[in-house]
Amino acid sequence: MSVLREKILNTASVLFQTQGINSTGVDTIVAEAGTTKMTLYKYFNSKELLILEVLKQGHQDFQTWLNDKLSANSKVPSEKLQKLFDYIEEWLTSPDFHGIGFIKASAEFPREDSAVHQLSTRQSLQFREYIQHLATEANIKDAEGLALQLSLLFKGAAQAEQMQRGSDAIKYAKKAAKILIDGALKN
Amino acid sequence: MSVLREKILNTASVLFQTQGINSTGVDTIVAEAGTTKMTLYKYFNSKELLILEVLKQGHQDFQTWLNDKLSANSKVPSEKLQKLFDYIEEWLTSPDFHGIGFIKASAEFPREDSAVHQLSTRQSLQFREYIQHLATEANIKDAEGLALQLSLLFKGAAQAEQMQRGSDAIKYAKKAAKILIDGALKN
DNA sequence: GACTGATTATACTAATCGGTATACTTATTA
DNA sequence: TAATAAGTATACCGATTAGTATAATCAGTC
Repeated sequence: MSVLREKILNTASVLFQTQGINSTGVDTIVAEAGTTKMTLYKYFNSKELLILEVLKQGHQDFQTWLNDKLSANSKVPSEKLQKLFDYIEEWLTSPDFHGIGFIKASAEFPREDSAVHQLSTRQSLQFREYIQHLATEANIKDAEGLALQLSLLFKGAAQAEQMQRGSDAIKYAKKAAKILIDGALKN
Repeated sequence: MSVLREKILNTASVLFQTQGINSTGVDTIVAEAGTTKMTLYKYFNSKELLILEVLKQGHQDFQTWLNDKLSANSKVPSEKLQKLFDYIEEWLTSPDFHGIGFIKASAEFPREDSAVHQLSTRQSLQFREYIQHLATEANIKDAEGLALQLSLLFKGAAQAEQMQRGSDAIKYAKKAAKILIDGALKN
């Protein structure tokens, strides 16, 4: 893949998160990326397609990073579940964290017929299903329910961190997650 | 207060939630409200001030509604805490619910020096402090921690409902809240 | 009936937006 | 050296944006 395409993608990702998607113009992106609009529109046919690509890459980066971490450092399935929020904390508090894409995108594109909104919803669901998969492997009875609850805590923590960086939200999200997971493992 | 001013305020509130704040132009608001830009700018000196007023009214509406419900239907302090998510569910699932303002506003105005972002953060904090007040009155030891956790669940549920109306998120948020509250009441 | 204040109607500005057209400059390669 | 492809530079388009100026219209009140 072209190095310029990636440069544009990364630049847009940062700008979207720090300034907002709708508030970031195409001219700003190309200026920051050190290229021109002609090149941007060669790789992305429209701003909407660029947004979709940014979302896809961001979500995939997060999912593979998380999955790699969990797979490398856990032996039994239940361990993955218990360490889940440790890595979520690591991700949310990392200095180059700029927010969870699909959370902000769904706020900026509330209309359900919007392609951006639809992709956001799909990614949110996909993340929940990943947690549900972990819960199922850990032999948890109501895996769907626990996954939904952990997903809520994750969204809440990400939202809190997005509002105010360095808040205690993640710490308490971890504690709450531990209570819910331990309770579910006993049944 | 002028009836026209309120009409503009309510119209803007609905449009902001359904179409997004930045995506809603002033012309659209006045057309939908059945008035003109001259009148709008007579009551609100700028679009930013209108946004701030919409946020203020929305937050106050929610806070007073919730507080009234809790005060009217609870006898002992701990009962308020236990019924909290019942009313949150009622609010989130009501047909004229259009999202929690400060959650979406903070996503559309991510810059910390933005007045809208700052107000959103303040309102989020204020809501958390309200829950903390309930927890303190119920003699809960780590009232701050519980309030933060319940606040996370609330944000997560609101965010989920905003992504996809009629999701099961609130049901499971209630269950999670009950577990956390019951656990905190025992200590 | 004349005055007053609130509201409307309409036209306008200056800036910004996403997107395109055209011409020029590189670097690679055959 | 000629040809091809990638990228740059720049100017432009039509639409939309927030906000303003001006004149007309309406209601009620003295």
